[in-house]
Amino acid sequence: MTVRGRSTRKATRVHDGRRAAPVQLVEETPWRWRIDRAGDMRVPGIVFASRQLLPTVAADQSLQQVVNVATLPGIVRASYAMPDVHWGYGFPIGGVAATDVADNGAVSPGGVGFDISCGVRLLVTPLDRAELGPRLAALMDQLELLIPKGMGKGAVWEPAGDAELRRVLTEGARYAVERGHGTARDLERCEDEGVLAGADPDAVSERAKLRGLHQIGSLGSGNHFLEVQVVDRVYDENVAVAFGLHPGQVCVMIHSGSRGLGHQVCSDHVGRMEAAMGRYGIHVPDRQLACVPVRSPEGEAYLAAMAAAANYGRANRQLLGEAARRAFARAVGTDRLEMLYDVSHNLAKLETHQVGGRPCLLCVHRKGATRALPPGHPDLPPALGPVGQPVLVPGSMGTASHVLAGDPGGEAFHSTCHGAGRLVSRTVARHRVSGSALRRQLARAGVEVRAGSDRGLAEEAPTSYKDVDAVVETVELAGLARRVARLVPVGVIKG
DNA sequence: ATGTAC
Repeated sequence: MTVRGRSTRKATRVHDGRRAAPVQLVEETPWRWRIDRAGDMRVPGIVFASRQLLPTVAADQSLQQVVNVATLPGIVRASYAMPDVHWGYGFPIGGVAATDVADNGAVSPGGVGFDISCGVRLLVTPLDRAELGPRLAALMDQLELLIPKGMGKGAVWEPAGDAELRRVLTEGARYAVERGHGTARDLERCEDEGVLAGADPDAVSERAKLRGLHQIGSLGSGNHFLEVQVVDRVYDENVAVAFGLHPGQVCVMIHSGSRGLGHQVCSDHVGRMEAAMGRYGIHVPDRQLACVPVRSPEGEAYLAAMAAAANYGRANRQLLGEAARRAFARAVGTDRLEMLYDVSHNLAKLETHQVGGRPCLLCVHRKGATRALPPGHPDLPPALGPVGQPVLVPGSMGTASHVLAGDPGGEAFHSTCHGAGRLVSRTVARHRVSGSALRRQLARAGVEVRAGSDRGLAEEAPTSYKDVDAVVETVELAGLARRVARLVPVGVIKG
């Protein structure tokens, strides 16, 4: 008997847990919708989206997933969805959910996703587009040469063995810098200064470590990319100046994650939690929401392994940024690429937030959602304190990307969107769009594309994504973050 | 996202 074509989703559809309530949306404002508590929901759902961006319940299960997440043990305030929300594993991508650690709050790998600590890094150059001139093609050639991309192996740097890999897992980007790959200033501009605390390499399986040994400093595939971009528009002059951004400036955006290692960590711990969940009396409406209390052996083990994978992802982006500097040095004669910021959009973090007027330790799941600290937050480096955290929002291939800043309003535990948000599945996109035609179209538009596969290109066609400009406009209207600058690509490296 | 199933 063949099992070809049997998707994971189908395999997990039948489940005997909590019953999901149907999705009933109440329009609160033109950019905010509420799903009232019903059935086993412990909190309401809040969806930040314009009518245009709202997923259709018929075509996309993400709003049902918002409802399902609202049943998680210990969840507080609301199950949130950002304007780029779409269907994911268990949780929607573009989902934010926080659980109260002291109230048996749960942690769920599905609330982080398979690509643990996937995120974005933006480096700014001293060059304007005009100064780069015709050297762009040579620069893209160097970037293609120095940046491993696509599925499987290939790395900028390999650890000497298990002992050194363990240091990557515990010390992240800081270890990369200690080994000479970058500067102290780079770390200052990383979320958590490049190191997520609480990592334990022993919570990471041998198999996961084996997969990670040869991928540090690699892009991967899918929506991951390295782009040479130009600042196309500034929305907030004061914040743009503080961020070191001005119109016409050349920047480098890197979008990558924890590769095979993070994927394996997620798989390992989902399996372990599925087996353990019953012992804690936890029932969920979808098996993909497997979770255990944060304060349980399985919960602590997941968070320790997740932090290790996050550190791997941070080291990965640090090495990719260094490779970009080398490419600029060779092709353009400067390696002065200064970090604006590096931030994850797939992570669960223990953070203290005000809940019901009291400070409360929460496990904040951000899956396809970016942390967005407001001005004055103590975790910001001094230079960014007055303006807030840079939020990096990559658009779909060939379209704009955005830089935002955290807003004091930000009600979703200081979180915002993470990208354009997929509209059409990879499979459907593949049948709709020709990769080679897309390649020609981008070339005609003046974008230098260095892509690994036509199939990958087809899957990432911008017509398969929402309009990122509309997504960030909604984010701003909803008071989640403020727009600072819009960047457009002139060169794309993709798996 | 991912040695696109082990």
